[in-house]
Amino acid sequence: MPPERIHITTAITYSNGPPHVGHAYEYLAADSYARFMRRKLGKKNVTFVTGTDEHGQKNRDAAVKAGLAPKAFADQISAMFKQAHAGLNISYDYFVRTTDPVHEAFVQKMLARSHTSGNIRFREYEGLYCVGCERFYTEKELLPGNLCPEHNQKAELLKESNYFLNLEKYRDRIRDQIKRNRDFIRPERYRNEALKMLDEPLADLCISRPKARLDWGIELPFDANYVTYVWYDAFWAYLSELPDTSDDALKAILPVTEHFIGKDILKTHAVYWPAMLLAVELPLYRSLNVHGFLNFGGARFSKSSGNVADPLAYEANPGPDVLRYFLLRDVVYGLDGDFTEERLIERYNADLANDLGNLTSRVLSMAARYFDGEVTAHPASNREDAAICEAFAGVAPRSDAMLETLAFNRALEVIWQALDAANKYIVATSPFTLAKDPAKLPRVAEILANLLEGLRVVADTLAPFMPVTSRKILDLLAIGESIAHAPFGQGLKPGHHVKPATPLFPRIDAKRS
RNA sequence: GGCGGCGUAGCUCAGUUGGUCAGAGCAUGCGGCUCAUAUCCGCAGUGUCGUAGGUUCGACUCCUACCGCCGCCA
Repeated sequence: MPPERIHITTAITYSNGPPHVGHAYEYLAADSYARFMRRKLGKKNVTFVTGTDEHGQKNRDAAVKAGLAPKAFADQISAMFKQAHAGLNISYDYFVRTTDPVHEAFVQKMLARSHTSGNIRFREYEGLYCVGCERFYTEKELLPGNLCPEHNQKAELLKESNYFLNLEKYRDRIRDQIKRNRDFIRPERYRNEALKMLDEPLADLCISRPKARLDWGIELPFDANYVTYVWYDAFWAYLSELPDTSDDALKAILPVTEHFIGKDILKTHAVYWPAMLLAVELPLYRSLNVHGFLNFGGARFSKSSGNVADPLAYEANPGPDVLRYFLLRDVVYGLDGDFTEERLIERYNADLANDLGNLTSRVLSMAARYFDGEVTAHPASNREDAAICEAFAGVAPRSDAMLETLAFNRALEVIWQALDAANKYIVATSPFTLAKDPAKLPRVAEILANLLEGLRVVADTLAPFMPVTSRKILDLLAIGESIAHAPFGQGLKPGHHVKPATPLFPRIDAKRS
């Protein structure tokens, strides 16, 4: 039973470089889900947060490398991501930067709360420290001879005092939550992995960094010599800039919060984040929706090999919604996917140009040619029409059911099955043949009424996945918001006028590359 | 090293609790239609369902071992 209200988040991007298709994938999945939920629960009942994670060692290092102050560098990166969100039509409500004063104040509030409730301990710590990495390693992580795997230089024994969050205290509660609730972490493979992480006792989580070592972070409210660890900082971005961050509001929003994250940050979200919440006596989130990685032509993406595509380029050409369609249709949520331009173009031609675009075109053309664009009949239900009416009527509920379980690909498949049924229906009823006999025009009108009404339902169901295209089709059908969501058969009425066809997705010549 | 996942037509993958499950889409070939973006419809395939055993009247579906790829934890 879905809640009446929902809060959706993407990971708060920690990046020292520009956005690529891998980032875009997460935004697009979360965005489609958010749009879907808005349609279902109403705009007011959905909030959607994204943003950039700007503190920490790596960001500071990248800034130094770029010859900029950390904040100036963060401004640059953050602006790039914000621009990417806009270009990809990501419908977020809040874009949180972890350097925003509101966020910083919120984090300090939570730190203070954990501290006063006795869940944060200060103690001396001795470990093997790599000066190059500026971080501690466990012996197991190091190469023989205590060599750092990154720098191949010897890690030194270093003594440092830090603040620690007791994770072990919460291990049982977190594990119980995962066990009790099948949807807490999904898909199931990640749920299993998370459970395994909680089988063994957990070491304390270090949540501070001495300013002497790293000063690019949020100062601990109870010790001015320290800043907080970047992860502790970042999680709170999911909540920090909501309009109401009172305890009551947080207690209401967390149980309806759905996080979209990549599999690389499963542990932090399945173990650390719940412990952080429990340490301030807040409830846990509703579910963690874990997606896989995107490969590029079979190879893992890497900045150095230059196979990281710029997602915004695809919005310009082949056009808006195409990257969204491809990623959501071709990748199974939770599994790794493969991105290549060849596959993108294959999908574009086969699904968007041939199926969706051409069907829209042929239906609108007939409507224009035979009836001047006027709908002159109600959707009919002759024996011949029963199957198609059923197909159209079933699109939305069947697609929605798939989306509930994050099966974006299956949801789109359902829509395309309806397109397929429509093409078969046209051949079976041959309105273009009937139209040659004036006596049969009333029947042609019925057929077209069914098809136009079907297109409307398809366009509406498609809206979360392809918002721009959906709007374009609805515009061609001259459909306003008010009747866009009506069930099949209750939208277009006789007397309604639709517009002439225009190609939505011109075919791409395969030879061009 | 421990645990887990995957290996099904050229490609991407579906295959619920073992018995029309050997399938879909794309790509390919042939035929048809003409409203439509050389689009649409129909037909045609190819597969030792990773390998070798086992359980069963019967296994892609369960068990064992092995091979290959991957992930998580060590």
